[in-house]
This record gives sequence, structure tokens and C-alpha cells, in this order.
Amino acid sequence: MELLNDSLKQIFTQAFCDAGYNDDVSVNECAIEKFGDFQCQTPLLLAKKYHKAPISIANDVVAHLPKNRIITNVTVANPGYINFFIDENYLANYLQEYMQFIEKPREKTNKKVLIDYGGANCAKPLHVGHLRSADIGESIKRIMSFEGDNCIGDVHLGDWGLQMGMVIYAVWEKNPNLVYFDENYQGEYPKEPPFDMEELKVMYPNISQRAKQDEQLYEKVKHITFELQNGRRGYVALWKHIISVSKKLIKEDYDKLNAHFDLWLGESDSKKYTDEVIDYVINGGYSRVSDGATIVDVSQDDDKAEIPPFMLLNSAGSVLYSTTELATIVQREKEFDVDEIVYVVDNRQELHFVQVFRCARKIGILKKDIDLKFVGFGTMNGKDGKPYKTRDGKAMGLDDLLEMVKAKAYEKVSASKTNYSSKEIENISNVVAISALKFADLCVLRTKDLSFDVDKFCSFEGKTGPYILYTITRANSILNKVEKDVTSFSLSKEDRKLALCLVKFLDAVKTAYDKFAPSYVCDYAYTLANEFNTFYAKSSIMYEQDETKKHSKIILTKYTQKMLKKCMDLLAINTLEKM
RNA sequence: GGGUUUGUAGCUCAGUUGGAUAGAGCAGUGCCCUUCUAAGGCAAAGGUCGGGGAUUCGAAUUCCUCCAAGCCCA
Repeated sequence: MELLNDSLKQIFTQAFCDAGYNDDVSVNECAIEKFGDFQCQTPLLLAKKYHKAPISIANDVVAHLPKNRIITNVTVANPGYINFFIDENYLANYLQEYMQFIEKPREKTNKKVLIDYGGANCAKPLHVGHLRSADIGESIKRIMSFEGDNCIGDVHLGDWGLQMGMVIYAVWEKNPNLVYFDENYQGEYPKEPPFDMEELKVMYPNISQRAKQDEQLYEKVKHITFELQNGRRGYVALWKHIISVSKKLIKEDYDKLNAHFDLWLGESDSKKYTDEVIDYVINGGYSRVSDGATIVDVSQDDDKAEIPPFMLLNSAGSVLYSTTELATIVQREKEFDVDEIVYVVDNRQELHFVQVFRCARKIGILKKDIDLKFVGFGTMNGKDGKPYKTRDGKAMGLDDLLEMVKAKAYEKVSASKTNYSSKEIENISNVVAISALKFADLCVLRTKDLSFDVDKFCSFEGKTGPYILYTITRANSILNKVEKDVTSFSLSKEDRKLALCLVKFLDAVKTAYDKFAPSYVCDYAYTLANEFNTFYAKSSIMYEQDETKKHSKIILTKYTQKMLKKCMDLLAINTLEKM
């Protein structure tokens, strides 16, 4: 279908052309509502080029506007704006077509995108820092899919670090007689892990805490990790158990946030490509040795400041985080044949990724020109402006936060609605809590740091997730009480604002797509909900006497409900039928 | 020290390639539930857009400079 923006642009381009101005024309929303739905500011931009007053250009153009059924009530305002409204009959038809159009799946783009947005560490519980990556990444994946890209989400677990050594130590401490610790053991290791999920949960925090004060313990853990990475059989077997139990735990947490990954790979999975990468770099002559470390220079002439070299191997000859990252890119090309990789990670990692990306390009290890995108997000800060920590200096656990918000929601639901069963109250408060949390996280522009504030996440009024959910339930409530299959539709003056808002959905999604920023979808959802609530308060729908008017209002209600659900789906936030 | 990001209402944040009167939410004020869910609606109030300079018909937006903070690298 031809979108309104394109039609408008076409009409104005024609008019400018006929009036003798062969230029790029743009049409945007009118800044002042009473003057029009849209406006064209192009005369202001052309004044200099044609040495003419913008107002006279505007008048010229208006005189040449081609006949059409879209634009009405055109006016020219100083110093040279062309303001106009959209014809209501046209809008009514357009809206109906539009609602059908967005239901249909987009044409596929042939672009295969891998989105890296988990980053949880095995054996460590998720904390508030993981919230943004999961929320933003999942939404970006859905937005890109909506626009037709073929998306794969990878959790990219941290499964190769010191925390693994800590857990192995904890297992040893509990039972040093297990076969995993017998160096002479040659046989098969047990299939069942020697611990369950609940036990695993406390192992890392316990040892981590103690290792901070106990240097001997810390050294032991480091040694275990070293032995694990060098392939000690018993440790590797135990490590596999830790990974599998850990994945279940982590999946539970991500499920709560509605973040669903297609791939459950970790840092260790790219291990098989690291030797190849190292050979490629060294034999290709791309590296040099500096202070014992093997590095690759990645600075460019046009850099304002010198970008530090990419480090392939440290002075001890060990593989580094950056090397693993490079190997992961190679893995993603070989195994998944991706065209683009999107990294949804904390802004603070930008330099690291710039080095990795540059190194990958410089050494030419990739077969095709993969688009490597750093999509950084701001840090969750405490009220002091520094990365958020609880009183005992730790990042707040995701579970603790969830419980707090849920308790607040529970209080609210059970206080206001007495006729709900306890099960319903439980379910409603759960969905409300998650929506509050996710929406608060998503509605701030991705790149900005955001201040962590429990009260904000617990707020259910105003520009919040629950407000959107509430609006949907209000619409549902009406739709459940009226005749549903109405078809006659015409727009009255008072309802045109809601209709105009509905047809802006695709613009919002497009912006979100271009900027990798779900906040534009949040913004749109809020504006639409707000518009609907105004419409709701102003007019009685069930009791409307005029049949045509009533039918039209029902259809608008249905459209709004659908659209809001669609937005929430793109944000990966669950909605409710009633609350 | 180098780089980078940010500074907009009391607080948290929007602000399209420079455009008309800088917008929301929260907090606070005043209204609106015998009609569809008041987690709502309406109205008013709240601003030297960090300071100063430059560019021009026109700057929160571009440039320069200074101030303050965060982050990364050393």
C-alpha cells in the first residue's frame, strides 16, 4: 500500500515542480495543532537559493497543488509554512487499509542478523546490569524481525572465567572424594551432576565473598581455573555439569523477562577457532611483539587519538577476551553465515569492540563484509551517579528487584479489586510488575545512562508499562460488552486525532529500527494510549445513540487495542485481558 | 594526561536534516466517578535549555571557548 507520508511527499513534490522549484521536498507533522495535521517547511529552506521571500514561494506552491482527495484546508503562514489537514473520508479509508497492512508479515530482506545480547555469567545470578541488555536486545530482535530481517539471538554466556574455578572449588570443599578430583581416574564420569540448582545458586556467591578476604583461597581458585583451561579431565567433566545446570537457571531468569534466545552459546564455544585465528594473524604478518605481548596495531590516520593496539596474546602467551571475541566473529560467519552482528552491550565496552572490529577487518579473516554494529547502552547508575550497588557493595540481584516490584503490584491489585481470585491477583501482579520494570528500562533512550531508582520501577502511573496495560484492559472491557462485528466506519472531527495517531505506528517502528532504539516504540505506545484515554473520557461508546458513530468508535477502540498489543509485543512485554 | 559521553522544570527524561509558543511523566495545586475499569481524564503552575562568544531571517540543535560530572584508555 502507499503510505500517507509518501502520498503527501509526492503531491508536494509535484506542486513545487509545477511552480518551478525542482528541489527535495519534505512534509512533517504540524508543530502547532490548530494550524494543521501536517506542514511543509520547504519554502523556508528554498528562500536563499531562489532569492525570494519564503512566503511567496509558499503561495506559488499552494497555487500549483494538484487536485487530490487527501489534503484539505491548506493555509500559508508567516514566514512561509504551508499548513494543511487530512480529509476525514480519506483518513477513514486509509486507516482501515493500514490496519490490514500491518497485520501482514513484511517482505523478507535477505539480511541475516545475529544479535548478541545476553552476557550472563554461568554460575552467577543475574543482576540489574543484565536487565538492559536483555530488554533492549530482545526488543531490537523483534523490531528487526518485524522489518523483515532474519534474526538470531545469541545469549553469549560467560562460561570460561574465574567463576568456574570458584564453583569447582566449592564442589571440592563439599566432597573432596568425588572422582572429578582424582587425578589418576581414567574411567567415565557420572552423567548426573553432583549438585542441584539450589546448591549451585549459593556456591559462587559464597566462594567469591570468601576469596576476597582469603588470598590463599583466591590463589587456589586461580590455579583450578588455569588447570580447567588447560584441559584437566575431571575439571572439564565437572565444568560441563556446571554449564548445563547453570543454563537452566539462567533460562528461568531470562524467561521471566521474556528474553528468548535462539542460541545458547558461550565464550568457550569459539575456543575451537582461536588457534586458527592466532595462526592467521601471526603468519599473515599482522602482529608484532611488544613487551612480550603479541599485538596488532589498529590505529588509523584519521583518528583523533591513537587507538591502543588489539592484544592477541599476553606476555604469558595466554588467550585474552579480545582474542575470544575475534574467534567468535569467525565462528558466526562459518556456522551461521551472518551478514550483520549486533552487539547489545554496555557503552563502557566500546573501545574494546572498536579494536576487535578493526582487527577483524585489517587481517581480512572474514570472507564477506560483515556489518559489525556496536549498539551500546548506558549504565544503570545509583543516585550518586555511579554504577548501582546495594549497601553491601554488590549489584542488586534481579530476583530481589523482581520480588520488590511484584510485592508492590500485589498490594495495589489486591487493594483495588476484591472480586479476583488469589490466583488471578498473583498472575496480574506478576505481569504488571514485569511491564513496569521493562517499560521503565526501555523508554529511556538507549545510549544514555539511567539512574536506578526502585520507586521508578514500582511506579504504575503515567508513562509506565502498567498504564499501557490498563489502557488495553479498558478497551477490552468495552469490546466485551458491545457487538463486535461492526463494519460501517466514518470519522468524526473529534475522533480524527486518534485515527491520525494510529497511522503513525510504522514511522515509530522505522525510527526504532534505524536507531536500534526501542524507546521510540515506548514513546509511540504511550502517545497512543494517552490519545485513547482522552477519547475514552470524552465520549461514551456503549451508550452512543447514533449507530454510525457508535460503530466507528467501536472500530477505533478495536484498532487501538490491537495496535497497543502490537507495540508491547515489539517491546517483549506481556499484556493482560483484565486487571 | 589523552579520548569519549553527558549537562533542558524540584526529580526522571523527550525534543526530527537548524523553524512558529522548548514538551512528557513524577512530586505539588484545583476540578471530574448514580454511564464503557479513577492504575484514568481536564485545567493551572513550574525554564537564564551549564556559562560566554560566533555563524543567520531564525540556535536547545552547528562551530569556538570555559565550567561541571560520568565512563574508557594510560
